[in-house]
Amino acid sequence: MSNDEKIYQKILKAIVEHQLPPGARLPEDRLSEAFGVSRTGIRKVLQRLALEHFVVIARNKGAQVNHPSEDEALEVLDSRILIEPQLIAGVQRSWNPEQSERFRDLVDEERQAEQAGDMASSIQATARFHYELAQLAGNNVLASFVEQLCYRSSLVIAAYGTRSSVSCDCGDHSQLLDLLDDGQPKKAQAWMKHHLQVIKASLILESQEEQHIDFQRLFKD
Amino acid sequence: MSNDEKIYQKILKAIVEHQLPPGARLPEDRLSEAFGVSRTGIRKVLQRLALEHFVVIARNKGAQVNHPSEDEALEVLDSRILIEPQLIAGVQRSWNPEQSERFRDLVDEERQAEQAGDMASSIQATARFHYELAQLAGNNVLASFVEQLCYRSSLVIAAYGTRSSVSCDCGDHSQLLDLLDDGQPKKAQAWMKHHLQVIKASLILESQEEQHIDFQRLFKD
DNA sequence: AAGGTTTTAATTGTATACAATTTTAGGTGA
DNA sequence: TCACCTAAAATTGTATACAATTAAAACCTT
Repeated sequence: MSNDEKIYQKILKAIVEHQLPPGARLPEDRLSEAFGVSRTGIRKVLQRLALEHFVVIARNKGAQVNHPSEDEALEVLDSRILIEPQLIAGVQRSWNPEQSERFRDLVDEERQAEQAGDMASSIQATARFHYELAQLAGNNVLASFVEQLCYRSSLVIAAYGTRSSVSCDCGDHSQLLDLLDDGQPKKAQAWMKHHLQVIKASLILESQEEQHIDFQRLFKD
Repeated sequence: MSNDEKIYQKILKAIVEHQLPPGARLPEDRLSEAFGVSRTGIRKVLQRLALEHFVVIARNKGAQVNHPSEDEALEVLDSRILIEPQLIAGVQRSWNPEQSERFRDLVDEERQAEQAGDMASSIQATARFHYELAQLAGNNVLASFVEQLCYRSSLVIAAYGTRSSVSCDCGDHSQLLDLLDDGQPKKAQAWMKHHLQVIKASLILESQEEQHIDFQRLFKD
């Protein structure tokens, strides 16, 4: 993996796990120190994050973690509600015992992270579950769009989520696997739609305060 | 509009209208000469185009116009088939005489461009029709995804399209407007799905040869 | 002390310089 | 002539320098 990609992944992770909360500023100097590369490389990463709506760049003012508006938050979830259930049919077609096992493992990961109280890992695992499921449908264009939406959802939850919506109610995911194992795509599709609607409904709409971040320490490893 | 944005628009236009055909190389030097800015600005634009899949950047080898694989071509159209018909319900909700008139104008533009044999303008107008329609549904996240898919479709058509698929069969678009005027969202939705399926079916799968491009001349204005 | 103005510092925007890599061209021997 | 190797040119990757802009601080003035 390229060096840029590593930096991108680390910053994205920090945002999605809201170690870098919505609204946090991302000065190029600090980041270039923290990662040991020049501003050139940092700018490249920041611009990518901006195109993917994880940060917002204002001319001559720099980047800060996007604080999604209420509209944006709802639109992200609505987009998932429109797309993901429709992918289930394709998932069912390529479903087999190995897939089932693979996804059971993912659910276990979620469950462990949740029980350990590690919200960060929990969020990541949940997003990965949805993304890898989307991949199974066989359309890479849609899958990568779903991937982006999953990560944006993590940001939305960081801004508007409740404790329960973070974990996406882990038991739920294994229910979906049961339905796929039983070969019931209609029910699986309905389940997925309902699942996402529950997450959307669990959002509450209030903002939160700023805080200081030690970039050197956050990215020390 | 920022200077970067202008450059981005111009290069994207040239790609979508396949003045820059799939596979064409985009050396940073030539572009920076042509646009009168340093390579820094050009690289920024190229990286954006790469994230949007309009160009492909290979490490130490630079950018070239993406030549979508057959799989990618089909996936782009399938994505639109999955999304765009579902937006019609929302379009119908916000439909009114002013909207109707606005879109009639767009169809006229398409028709004129087509009759003038101006394939470039025709492609642009068609993409705009679909994009602006998507915007009416009121979900900006999905609308901007549809926008990207429309432009990617233009690239797909440049690579695999027939003469007829370029124009997207202009008469068709006014049929959709008629259905919306009559308040028949179900039929309009079915029509949209069929319309996109026709475009997908019209793709033929064969490549095409390279050619020399004079960047100075192409972007002289 | 409050408000506003000027000065200073911090931050981003853009161009350029140099290193690393790839591509092309040229040449040598079989 | 062809393959192969070497040298030159072209191209991209990254860091740095300086200009432009914005944010912060200091300094009056009332």
